[in-house]
Amino acid sequence: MTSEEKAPRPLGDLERLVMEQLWAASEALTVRQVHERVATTRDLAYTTVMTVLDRLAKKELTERERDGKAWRYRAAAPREELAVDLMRDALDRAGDRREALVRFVGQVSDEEAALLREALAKLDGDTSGRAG
Amino acid sequence: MTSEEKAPRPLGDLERLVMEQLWAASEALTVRQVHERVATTRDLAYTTVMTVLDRLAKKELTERERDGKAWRYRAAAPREELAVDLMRDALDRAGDRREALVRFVGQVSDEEAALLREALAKLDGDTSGRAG
DNA sequence: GACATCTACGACGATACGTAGTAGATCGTA
DNA sequence: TACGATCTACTACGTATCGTCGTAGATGTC
Repeated sequence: MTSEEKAPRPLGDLERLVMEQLWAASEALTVRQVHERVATTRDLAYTTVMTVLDRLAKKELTERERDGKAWRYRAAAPREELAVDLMRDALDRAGDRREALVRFVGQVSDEEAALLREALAKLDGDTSGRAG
Repeated sequence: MTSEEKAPRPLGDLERLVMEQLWAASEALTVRQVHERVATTRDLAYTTVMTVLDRLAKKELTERERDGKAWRYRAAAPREELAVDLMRDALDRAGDRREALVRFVGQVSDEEAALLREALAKLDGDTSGRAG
């Protein structure tokens, strides 16, 4: 049995839009604040935003703290971390990891290849723990 | 507007199980053949397998060709390609690609890091076209 | 106390997916 | 030729997720 973890469902469109507000904000936002920002693009009811935020919290993609009678939401993890989780998950489901990585590297842009080399270079001398 | 392609939905569990049979097979398989293989693990109706195969074909994850009155299905792309598509998609949705790649590289196992280096090395001297 | 603001909870439609039944074409064979 | 096996096509139903809100009720402000 090859590790059968639960695949992280990709976000729906509205969920993503809401998460983007949180990621873009430097502070935790109230439902109203998120609604205001989202409203510049889409005409949504206040409660719709509230529901989405609530569902995201249940999925532990956001965290919330009380602020008076309102909640303030913040992203539970940076956007890039969520992306990496999805990348890992995809890689884990690939049959041949070597093959997958070769394909991946073969598809990235020159710029991304450079970033990868850079990141790999950083690993040298960096002896912090990594999974084996 | 950052390129808003349709996110490739991850496969459902049964869909994945079926795809695995196709990926594992050297030849295109009939519904019956897939059913036989899957039946060693799960008790499913023949038509269930047929439906799944049909849906996968509509999603263009499988291709089919006539063989007498039956269809033969084969995976439209190798397993690793599907994985890479998902990785690309995840990376594209990351805010800061550099940050995402750094995190990604920081999370892979030593073995995977080695594979990445290897794959990147192959890019040198390989002047085949890549996206910019 | 009247009004604004928030949350909690429920709801409904759409879509994806797991799961399967039935009808009807086709093919081999007694 | 009529029979049974095999296949596809089409339909269907239950559950889960997500987009989208509405209503009820608590609380805070003048």
